[in-house]
Amino acid sequence: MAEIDNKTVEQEEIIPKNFIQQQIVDDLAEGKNGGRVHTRFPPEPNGYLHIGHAKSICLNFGTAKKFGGLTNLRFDDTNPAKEDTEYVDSIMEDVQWLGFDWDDRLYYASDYFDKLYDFAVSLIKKGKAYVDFQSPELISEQKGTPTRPGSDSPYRNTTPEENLELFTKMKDGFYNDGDCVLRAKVDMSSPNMHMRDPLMYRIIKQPHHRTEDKWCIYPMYDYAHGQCDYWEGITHSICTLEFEVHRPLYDWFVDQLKDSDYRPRQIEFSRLNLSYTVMSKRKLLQLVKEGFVKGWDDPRMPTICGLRRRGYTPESMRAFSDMVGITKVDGVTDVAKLEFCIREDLNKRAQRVMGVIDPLKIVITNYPEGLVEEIDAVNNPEDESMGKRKVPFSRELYIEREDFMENPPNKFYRLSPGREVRLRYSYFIKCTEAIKNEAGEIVELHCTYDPETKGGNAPDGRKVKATLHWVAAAQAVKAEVRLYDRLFTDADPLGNKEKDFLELLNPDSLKVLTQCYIEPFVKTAKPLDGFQFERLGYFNIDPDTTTDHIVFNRTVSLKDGFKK
RNA sequence: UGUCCUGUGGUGUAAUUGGCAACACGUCUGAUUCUGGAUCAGAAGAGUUCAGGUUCGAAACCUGACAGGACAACCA
Repeated sequence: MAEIDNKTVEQEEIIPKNFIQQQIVDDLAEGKNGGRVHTRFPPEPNGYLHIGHAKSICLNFGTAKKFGGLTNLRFDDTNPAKEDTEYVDSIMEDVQWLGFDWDDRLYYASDYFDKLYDFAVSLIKKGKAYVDFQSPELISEQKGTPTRPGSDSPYRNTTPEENLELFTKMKDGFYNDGDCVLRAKVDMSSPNMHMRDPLMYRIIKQPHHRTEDKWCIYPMYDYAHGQCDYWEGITHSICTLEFEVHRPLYDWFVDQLKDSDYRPRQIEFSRLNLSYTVMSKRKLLQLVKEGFVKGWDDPRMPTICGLRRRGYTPESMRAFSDMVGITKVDGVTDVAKLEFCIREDLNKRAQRVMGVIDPLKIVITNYPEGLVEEIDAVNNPEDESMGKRKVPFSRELYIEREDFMENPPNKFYRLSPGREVRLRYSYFIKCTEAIKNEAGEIVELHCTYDPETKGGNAPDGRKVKATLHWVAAAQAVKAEVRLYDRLFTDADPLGNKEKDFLELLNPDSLKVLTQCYIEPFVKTAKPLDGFQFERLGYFNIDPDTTTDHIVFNRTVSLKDGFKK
């Protein structure tokens, strides 16, 4: 094992936040691993990271940091048939964006291909591994089932000398894909399927994204992972629950390898499930490949890049990770928690702006034609230091169509005929007439304003029940706004026994509005800049934006207290 | 008819290791407000899957059920 110089920490001062940290505290108390804590985040570069990975990243980097330890980034690239540098790049970008740093500790499982090969040779020499020429079907048949023990392969007792020769030929490309594999000799009658002479190496004659054509045999996950942990000096190898049954095998290989008291320890926790979405890389890949979404970074996707494009901040995602906690219980977390986290974060930080996404034109009939006033508006009521800006006001404005009702029900206290409301930061207005087209649809409102209410308050002290957002028709910036809703109509799309998850896709998950008007302030905004559109929600600039076409994504709506 | 893991308000977690089940999200009131946002105050909602047992005392320990999940890829 390499010398690692991370510092030890007094465990007394640390209060464990979950069962993993508790185990680390216990390990430290027992003096294990010389007091070191070293974790790793080990993605396979075969897809984009999603919010479940974000939870794991926060856990691994966060826990190590808490104990004064280190975290490695290690790409688990043992299968060239599935992996690609495109994914390597995106993964590094996402980890960094989330706010974590592996410093100079960037590794690949492929860094260890030579060492793994040598270790395999040593196992063969000890009679603990053999080359098996049976077909995959036969090997699978011999493995038995979880309830029925397996039986030995006829190749199980080949001599080490012969195995060595065969394995060398495997490595040298003498055989083709599927001809043979190297298996560990463990226990064909173990109740644990993974112990029934697991495969260590298989032949894949495909170039690898890093080792290119140096190898035609590649180690299996079970044969590679624990050894990589060992060589990197990992103390706590944190993974998800489905690897729980692999742990005896993980330990078996480490036992064959270790030459000191140090040993990495695998600890499993339950993966994150989020309501109204899917979190499997395979399913997400399918959504992308089959065009159900526009790409890995479609703002409806639970991928880190999708959420980033949607307007989520790293802070909000870390807060969310913290909030859901770490256990071994597998459940479904309500997306409402994620939405809470982004609202809470953006409420404190987002620049306020007024934007009308479903415009209804109003004319202030008693307001001078041609006059444009510059109205003071607060940039963020939660943060004085963000200052103020000017918003143009004139005779023709847009308000939100849903802020007017001709025949309002009891609890509706926005604009209606004869009723007075406030236009935010500017004046009180009263609706005098609703103009309709031949179809009877309201196309325009005529209103009057009270010049005495400039700034938003009446000198006579009279009150209004509602304050509406608005934009000046002539000065507003026209924009496209994309509204997102949950990707699936079912909270647990994979839990539905009758329907395939694709049938449960929400047909209204994307709504594109093209006739939106936003106050001129947003003109200079850059892609991914976020705003609160007052009374509507948080929106950010989509990278599809061009100089003459501005596109917003709705990150999340504001909580709406108005219920019909 | 195997092995392993997991069962605490609607949801996610906690209960300093055996001492009155707590917190957050969500929901619902009310106050306040130039965002029906935010903020503030409050409420409802579990007696810890069930049945036994140990104990002065059990969510926790033991036994047995029941329920859910994982494992039979030359995937990770």
